[in-house]
Amino acid sequence: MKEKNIENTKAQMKKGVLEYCILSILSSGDAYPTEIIERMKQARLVVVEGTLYPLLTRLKNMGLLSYRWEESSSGPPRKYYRLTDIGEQFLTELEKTWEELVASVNQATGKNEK
Amino acid sequence: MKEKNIENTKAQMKKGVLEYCILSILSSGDAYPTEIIERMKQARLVVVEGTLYPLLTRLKNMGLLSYRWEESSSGPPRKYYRLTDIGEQFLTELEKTWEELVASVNQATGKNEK
DNA sequence: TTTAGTACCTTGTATTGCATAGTATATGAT
DNA sequence: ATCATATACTATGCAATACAAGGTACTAAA
Repeated sequence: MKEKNIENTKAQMKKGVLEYCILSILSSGDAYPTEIIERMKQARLVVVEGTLYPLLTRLKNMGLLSYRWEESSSGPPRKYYRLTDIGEQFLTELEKTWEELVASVNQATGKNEK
Repeated sequence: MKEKNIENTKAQMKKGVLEYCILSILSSGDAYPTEIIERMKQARLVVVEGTLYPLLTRLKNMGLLSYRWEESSSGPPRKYYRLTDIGEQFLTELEKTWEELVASVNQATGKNEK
């Protein structure tokens, strides 16, 4: 049952962080959801579809992303997402927010030497 | 309205992280809520009462914390929280979880140098 | 025709941080 | 004595988000 608590905490700690990672990944080039999931997995960040799709829709509705359809020779068409100018600005703020959080946590937990 | 989005993200990013910070703070000695809030503020981590009190109760119910009442000469009695043995073990796992997350985010966002 | 693989979408749930409001104790000013 | 202020703890309702589970649809190979 302790494992369950840690697993829950892992999910909680991802909140807000995933959107930062996704915008950052898209800042280096357009990508479609399955590709994004793959990139995240390479960074040992598990994101499932039920999380990613609503998140991408939200970011698009916020004007941070746009998308276009592109045919695939090996299945259904892919939805390629692209970072907008507003998205780029927001990414800059997210980066600052994340780094401030890391600095704060390091200080609060006494790991501010490095 | 962009400011509101960032403020929301800041709140989201705290999820799961606050319990780690609190357990860590208590690992260096017992403390009562107002004192914890003060310590967090020094690390530039804003935590309000409506967040902290339910959180402490939850951690106590999980067996990670215990508490004792102590009289104060300048107001109502204080509830001093203390980290239990189980809490100490859990803190170790939280520390690992947090560091893995930071490493993952650094990699996903391309800041894995250093 | 069926099976497998790829890709996208939707709904409901649980957790958690926050806003807001409230209760109670001790001290100091009127 | 009474009222205001500061300290300290508690309770309720809301909003946001990651996840589980299930579903639709297109392509290619058996």
